[in-house]
This record gives sequence, C-alpha cells and structure tokens, in this order.
Amino acid sequence: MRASRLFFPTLKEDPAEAEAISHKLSVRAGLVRQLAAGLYIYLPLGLRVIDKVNSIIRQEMNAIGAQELSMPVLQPAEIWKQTGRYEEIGAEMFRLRDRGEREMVLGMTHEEIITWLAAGELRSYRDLPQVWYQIQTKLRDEARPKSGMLRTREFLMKDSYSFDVDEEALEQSYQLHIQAYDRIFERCGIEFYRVESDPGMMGGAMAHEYMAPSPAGEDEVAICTACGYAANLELAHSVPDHPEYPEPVMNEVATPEVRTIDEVSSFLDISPALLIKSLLVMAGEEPVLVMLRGDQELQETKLAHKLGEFRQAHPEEIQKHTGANAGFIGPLELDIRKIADQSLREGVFVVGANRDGYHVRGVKAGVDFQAEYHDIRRVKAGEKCAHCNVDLKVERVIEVGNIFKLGTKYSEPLGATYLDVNGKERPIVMGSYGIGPARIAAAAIEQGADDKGIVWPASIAPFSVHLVLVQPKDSGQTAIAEKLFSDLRSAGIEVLLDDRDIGPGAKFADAELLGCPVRATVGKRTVADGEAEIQLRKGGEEHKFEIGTATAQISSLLEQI
RNA sequence: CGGGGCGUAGCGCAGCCUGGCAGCGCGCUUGCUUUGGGAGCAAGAAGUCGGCGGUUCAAAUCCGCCCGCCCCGACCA
Repeated sequence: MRASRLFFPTLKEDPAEAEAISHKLSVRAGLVRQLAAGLYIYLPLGLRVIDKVNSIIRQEMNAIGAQELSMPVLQPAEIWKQTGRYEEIGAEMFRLRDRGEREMVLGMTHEEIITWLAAGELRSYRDLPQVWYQIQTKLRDEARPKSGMLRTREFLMKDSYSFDVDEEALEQSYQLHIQAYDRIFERCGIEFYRVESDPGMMGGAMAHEYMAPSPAGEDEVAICTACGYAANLELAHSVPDHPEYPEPVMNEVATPEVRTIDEVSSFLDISPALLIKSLLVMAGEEPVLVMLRGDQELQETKLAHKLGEFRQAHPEEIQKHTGANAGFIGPLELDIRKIADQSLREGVFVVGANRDGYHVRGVKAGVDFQAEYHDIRRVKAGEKCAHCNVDLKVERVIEVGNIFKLGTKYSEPLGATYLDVNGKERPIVMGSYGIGPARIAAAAIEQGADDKGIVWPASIAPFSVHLVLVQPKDSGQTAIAEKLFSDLRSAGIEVLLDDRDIGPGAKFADAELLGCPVRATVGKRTVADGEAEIQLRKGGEEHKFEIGTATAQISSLLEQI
C-alpha cells in the first residue's frame, strides 16, 4: 500500500474526549473515528488490525475443530422470551418492532439463536460433539459506553458454542477452548491471565476470563505469583492478616459525632482492623446486617450470591431496624439476619452500640452476637494466597475473552435434546465462549505504547514494514524504494510505502505513531552508500543492510520478532 | 439513573465572569522557496458560537428548557 493513496488521517494532538491511551492513539493514528457514544467507524488501518486478530482467531478455532457460521443480528423476541432473558435483561437490550408489529430484538449475544438451531438439527448422540462459532456484531445499549473501543454499544465478538452429550464431554470442549484461547492471545502478542470468574447470570458451574493487564481496564484480578492462583476480584479468596486483639472486656464508650471507620479509629486510637464495619442492606423486604472488619471492603458480588439482589438501606430504614443512625449501628441485641465476613470469626472488636453517639468495646463474635460467616470481603493486595500463603497482587485488567460452562440452561427451555445410546431423550450440555477482537487491539495498544505512539505486536500490526521514502522527488531514492517495496511484497511481506510529498520529520513521526514493527528508510544516504536503514519500533534497535540483501534481512528480522 | 465537566472553523483551544467587529495554533487551498525528525514566506477559503425560547437598542456572553459528548458512581449475557 502507498501512503499517498491510503486513507489514514493522523492527528498531532490528542482528541479532547479521549482518556485511555488506546483511545487517544487509535484516534490519532487514524484507526477509528467516533460516530456517537459507543459507536465507532473502523478506518482502513483499524480494520486491518481487526482482520489480523480475526484471522488468528479463525485459525485457532478451526484447529480445535470449531466450524464457522453466521447468525442474524436481528432476532425475534419470542426466542428470548422462551429462555426468560427477554424480561431478565432489561434496558441493555435493544428492542424494536418490525412492520408487522412483531417484537424483535438486536442480538447482544447468540445463545438463544444457536440453541434454536441446535434444537432443530442435532438429534442423536452421533451428531455430538459440535463446536460452532461466528465473528459477529453484537449490540448492547450500554448504560455507559466508555474508554474508546473498550466498552461500545456495537462491537464485534467471536462467540463459539459447544454441544456435548454430558458434563464430562463438556469438560473436553472447555479444555479445547482453553488451548485455543491460550494460543490466540499468545499469538496476538498481548500479556494476559486466565482467571477464575463468576459464572453469574450465565448459569453453570465454571467460568474463566482472559484478562489483559492495563490501567485502562474495568476489572481487577488477584494474582498469586507463586502458585498461579488467579481470580477475578468478584470471587477471589485470600487469607487476611491477623491484628493483635485487646482483652475481651466489654464496655460502652461515648463517641459523640464519631461515625466513620476513620473517625472511630482515630478517636479511640486503635487500628481500623479492630473495628467492625456494619452495613444495613435490604434483600427485598428483609433487612440484613452485613459485617466486615474496619479495614476491609465489601465485595458485592460475593454477598449477592448469598442474598440474591440487595441494596443499601435508606437512612429511615436504618433508623427503623436498628434504632440508631448510620455510623452507630452494630450486631448487639439486634434481632435481624446477620452476615459477617469470615475474618470476624475470631477476635475482639469495637462495634456500633445501636445508640447514636456510642460504640461498644471488647465484643467477641460467637459470644456476644451470632452471625452467618461467609467470605464477602474484597481481596486486597498483600493478603496471603489461600493456596500457598504467598502475597497476592491485585491488578487492573481488560477482559478480552471469557469461557463458560452453560450446562443445560438454554438447551432445556429451547428443547435442544438428543437421543442417547439407549434411545433416551436428554438435553444437550452446552458451553459458551467469547472473545472481543477490538479489546485485543486496545489491550495491545495499552500494553505496548510509548510516548511516540503505538507499538504493535508484529502479528496484528496493520503492516509489517513501514518503508519511508525520504524524498519522493529524487529519482534515485524513488527507484531504490520502489524496488525494495516490490521485493518485500514479493516475499509476502505487508509493507506501507510512505511516498507522500511531505517533510521527512512528519513521515518519521507518523511511522512512530502507526507503530508498525519495522521501519525501513530510503534517503539520500541510501543513494550514497547503498544501504537501507532499518529500525525496530520496539526498542529502537537500528540496522544497516546492503540494499540487495535488505529484503532477506528484513524477512529474517520479522521472523525473530 | 445519580454526581461533575464540556459544547465556538476539520482538530486542539481562547473569548463568556464584566453583553457592543468571532479570534489563536494546527490542518486545508494557491504560489515561490525548502527537503534525513512534525519546514519558511506570501496570499486565501472555511463559523446557523450544540438547538429552541426569553431578557435587551444589542446575546457566543445573561436566564430557562432541550440535545450531544466525556469523566466518577450505579449497571455490565
């Protein structure tokens, strides 16, 4: 491709609306343009990157025997009603009516449709297993699109679905996807973790997420560098440290206008870890007192697993159920359901007295109050791994892929069954597996970029070689550059020839902004000494190759990257 | 949905408080020069100041309503 003909509007300045590095750079490098909130146009360079990612995905999916197909984005609402998700999902799903007033939806995922297909076509255990996938547009009316390509309302997803006879066979399909996914993310050149994740509303027992570390991410994971334990913070476990507890002598202490953990701990001059943080939540109509150590935070997803849907109690509700205001509530003499974090099982704490202006010291769990104990706290960096007792680290990550064991959550309501060897009808056991190609690209930018621009992993760069022709008006330089351009392409290397009639500084700056792995420069020095200058975008390493051998040399450089 | 910020030329922004000619930088067009790190000089084109309504002799500027975009939170198969 010639830069003089390529549509890649680069910008010197960061776009005003961008915050994330990947967002700024993908706009500046002319990869994308924003149409509206959460809606992006992929320009030629951006599309090339996505195509490269998709091509890697296809190769690895095909390698595990998955078969590509393509399903409609526009779908009848009826199928979603059958699985109950039409009501469950709410405002995030785009809904519309066709001219015949039939209710339709725009697909935010395709479990329903693929299961409908399977229900009609898969009949016998002989037909199984199957793995079907597509790379298809999804639409979600996101509450808050953000961070450029990281959370959009319309986006491409590779989604695959496995169909098996039983749980054991599903485990094999699941493992095959782990293999494929590991290879996909490795080949795309991004750093990633495979972490345990919350199966959530997808149902099913097991789920993992593929997470690319980046400060632009929306999730956090706990990682043990020693034993490899890795889990989304929504469900990560840890062993908390043990503070030194005082003598269990119970007495009430006046704490006027001292409400927050910080205020109470400094007023009493004790560590926050010696306080119990009491929160009143409403699970439907039922008030529940939730207790954590003062230095810990509630992990709401964990609590939701125990309580179902819940919300924070309003001030009037707190007053009504405890007799005190927020800041002074606690478990003593309180006849409502109580859930405490496991770290409160032992120890002696200060709690709110359920009387404004007072706290109680020397309170022992199990002695002075009873509660259900569950792990409901958020893991903090520095807490110990539950498996090997080494310090955990907590990192912010971008979710680039996920894999779920669905079981029969969709096959049962949609009647996707098969006849087993004994002629007995059984539901197909399913798995669901997603990858966001644009998030891979964004993660690659986030992880690789430097102050000059993007640094692409070679496998997904829009071009392998950015060939800078310094002076296109010089026939000597042009002849050499054209020859190299043509030789490189003959060698199967994708090359962008910058033949634009602009200053050399602008060309170099654009080359750095675009971030192709190899830059080759042909200028007056090349005419003089017959050597092409090669610079690697990553690390900036420079080489000079005699022009006759340049193609072979660049080829071997690219293989090493 | 709650909180905050922003909306002025293609892009980045000033002007608004204190009403009175719509500006700056980059980009764009033309010409000449220049050509290994975002070139110089000269001449130009380009704006319903987000929209609607109000106040006023006069509104980018003050007031009201609406729309859009970004950030924090809630939410996130």
